Amino acid sequence: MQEDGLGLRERKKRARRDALIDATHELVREQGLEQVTVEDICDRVGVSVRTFFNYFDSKIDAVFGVAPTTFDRQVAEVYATGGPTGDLATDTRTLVSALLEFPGPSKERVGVAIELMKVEPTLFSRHMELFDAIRQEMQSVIGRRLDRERAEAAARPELIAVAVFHIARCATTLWYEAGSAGHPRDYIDAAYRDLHTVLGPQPPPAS
Amino acid sequence: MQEDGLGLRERKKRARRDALIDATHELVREQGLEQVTVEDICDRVGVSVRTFFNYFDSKIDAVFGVAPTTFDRQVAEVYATGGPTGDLATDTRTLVSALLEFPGPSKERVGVAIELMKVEPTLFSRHMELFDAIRQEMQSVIGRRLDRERAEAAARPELIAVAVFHIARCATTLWYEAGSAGHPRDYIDAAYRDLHTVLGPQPPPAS
DNA sequence: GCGTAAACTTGCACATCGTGCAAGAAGATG
DNA sequence: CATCTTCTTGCACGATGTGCAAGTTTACGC
Repeated sequence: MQEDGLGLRERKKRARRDALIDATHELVREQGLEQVTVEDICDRVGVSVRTFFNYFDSKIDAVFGVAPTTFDRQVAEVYATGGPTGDLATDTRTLVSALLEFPGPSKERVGVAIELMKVEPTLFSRHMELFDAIRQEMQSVIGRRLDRERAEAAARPELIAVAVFHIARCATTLWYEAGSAGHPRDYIDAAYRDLHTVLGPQPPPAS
Repeated sequence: MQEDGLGLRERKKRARRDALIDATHELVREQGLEQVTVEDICDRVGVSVRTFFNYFDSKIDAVFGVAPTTFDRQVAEVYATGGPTGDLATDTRTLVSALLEFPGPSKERVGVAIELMKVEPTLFSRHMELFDAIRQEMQSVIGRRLDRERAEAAARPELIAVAVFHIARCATTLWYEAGSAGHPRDYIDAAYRDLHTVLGPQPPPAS
């Protein structure tokens, strides 16, 4: 056993995983996303393609450097039961924070992903794909709260979950563009303001 | 030459394309999206897999019944040059309308897609994928307008384009859930209201 | 109606991504 | 050190998607 109680195995796994992500980033930068094959990536790191898929579910997972992720169960449970404040918008904002607080890729890795997304537009929807599992969980949580509150609109859970994702994403981008100081959650207000600017005033109630 | 000036060729192409879409829908309903192969679809219609890909870029395109699409060039140009009203939020709303006005799948096909998305959650991000091309065009248009107005936020074009997409999507869902009478654009206000409910009041200006 | 050209289908080969399986190799443990 | 556990790897294969060219089906002009 060594530093942090990690055995040689675990240390090697982490290093290999990092190497695969780094190689993916280099190659995508050099050649473009569609031109880079999984085999290319593995050649550069010196592992087999079969091993690559032991680490990542897909090639795109390596681009984003994803680790299994979800969001805070406790936050979710509080939200589903009408908390923490009882105000939907305010409480939804805690979902945004929760998403941003959850351990994810490092600062550097986030920066790389953001830069790659600028030159590889298709990565945008791929990012949404990564969000699919969390979105479904989140929609379930949101649905429970809305059922409890007997809200009527069926589209709502999806819209809320999507808004959470995009606000979180926007906040992260703003944070990165501002130099990566502090934390993405510091930019949630700015993301909300951006969205309000786009939306304008609320339409009058339905007749 | 026959009805509508369409030759036998064109009529057969349309029928074949419709048949492929219908077969895709049936099979996905019966077996689930991931279980249905392109070969299954082609077997049901009686064409080769190679032909399938003459009609659709991907299997998912057949699920959504997509046709090449974009949005109104004239609307885009007006928006990019600061119009039609000069107010960003109001003008962005014309983008939503433009997206909903553009010829797309039939009413029935939209309904099928919405229903399939309920049982196949992964279709959500696939829908985003289909939006990728339009989104890039739209972001370009939005970027031109913002440059013209010297707006600072770099994330804005993407956020606006995404908001347009989701508002349009929400309006369509609300329209469908309300029985498909009228037109999805009749539900834009409702979609905006939903989003406002989620967002709550605008945060104070940055200090 | 016929000959020719254009458009389309299809078979084939192949690339790439992703998955299951099992043998062999590398750590961990007592 | 022996044994067990974990992981890598090679292999085979399925599914999606792409290029190419032969064969078939329409369209067109005479």
